[in-house]
Amino acid sequence: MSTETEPRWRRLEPDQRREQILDCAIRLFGERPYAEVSTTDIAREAGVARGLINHYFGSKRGLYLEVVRRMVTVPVADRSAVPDGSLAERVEFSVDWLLDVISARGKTWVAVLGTEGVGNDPEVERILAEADEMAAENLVRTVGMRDVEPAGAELRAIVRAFGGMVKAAGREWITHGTLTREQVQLVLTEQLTALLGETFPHLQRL
Amino acid sequence: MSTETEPRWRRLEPDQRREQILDCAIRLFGERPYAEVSTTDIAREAGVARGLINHYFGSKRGLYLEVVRRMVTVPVADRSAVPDGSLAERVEFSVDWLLDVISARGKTWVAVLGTEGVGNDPEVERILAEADEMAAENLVRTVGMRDVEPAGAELRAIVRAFGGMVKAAGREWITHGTLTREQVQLVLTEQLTALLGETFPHLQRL
DNA sequence: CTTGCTATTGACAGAGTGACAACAACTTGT
DNA sequence: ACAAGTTGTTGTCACTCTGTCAATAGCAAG
Repeated sequence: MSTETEPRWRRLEPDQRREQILDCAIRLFGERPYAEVSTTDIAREAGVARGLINHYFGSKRGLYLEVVRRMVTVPVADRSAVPDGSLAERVEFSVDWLLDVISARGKTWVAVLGTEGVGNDPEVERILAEADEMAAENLVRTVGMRDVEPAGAELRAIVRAFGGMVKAAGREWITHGTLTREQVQLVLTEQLTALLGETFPHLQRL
Repeated sequence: MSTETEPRWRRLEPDQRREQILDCAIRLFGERPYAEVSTTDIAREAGVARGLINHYFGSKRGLYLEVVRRMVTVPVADRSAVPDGSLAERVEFSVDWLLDVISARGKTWVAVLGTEGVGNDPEVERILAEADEMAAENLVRTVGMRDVEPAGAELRAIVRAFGGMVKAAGREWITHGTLTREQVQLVLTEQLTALLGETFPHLQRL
């Protein structure tokens, strides 16, 4: 008789299992709203016992926060290819790179950041705020305006505000198809150029 | 002995009861995220039996959608006071009016629209999209550019994108306090002026 | 006071979540 | 090769929350 000791389940490294569950959670949370996704669904999707989710993430909410954190984290720009030209040129490059990032994440990004729900959630708020801050900081550096130290706070603030338009424009492009990439590129480039080149100096005199 | 026939509960008109429950729901959903608010909480807040919520709104989700719809609906601008001056003047007026609206709703507005959660929710998406569309349409008319019919779709699209910056800037102002109203006013005015006066014509040639 | 309408309640069944002790896959030492 | 230890994983239990529905009670009309 065969001594096939086929194990009923495989024992993975904690990090691997964590990633696997996280992947499934990202997929499901991207498809329907929070309350419509049960931990049972996620567990089934991952081929795992439901309790394991609590073991790794504490609670459903904990898992959700991890998903949010993972999704909103924007990769850091590779500044080695940034041109040394005028402000307009560097802005154009930065915007192009931003659109590449959005394009790469595509539907997932939109599915995730597209919906603004109702409900004050301090923790989610915090994660989002940090991501926006990093993105803004990153953009400012890429454009090469890091030297304007004294008014750095205000600069980053208006860049974060600009980030709101980036998201909205991205949605128009990706989900609604009401604007082409070229159009979004043009709009964001001109707007950011005006913002940094014209409006920002005006702001400092206020 | 007192024949006080003190009624245990009052019988209200359906519309009144609906409003009352909706008010409480708005308050609670504004304080904590969806999953943290139970229908029991809402019922207790309204001094009402839990089942009544289902009677009026069908489900917890139904009530939530009503709350969202109520909160994101922006009042229509009173165009009787719009100046007839240059584009810049009309834009300035419109932005000022927008900031008045934001200021009036203040914390509630921010608490409600501030958090962008994760989770694709078609119904919420639809409500938000409609609200954005109305706001954009309203803004376009107030600024007096309703005559550019042929490219109306693109115009509204970029104005909606601009709406993203309005929200983000409003958050910087109201919640984070990183920008003053005057600064927000300046930024949005210049950006919108450039968007409508410069970028939009460029866009049409694309 | 009685009757009828219906807004409102209270209880019940089903589903989902978190905690925890027992189990089994894998590793290490002999 | 085997035994013992480690710990990733499971399955169950108690609790909370939601939606349904028949029964109740406030209120107006006759």
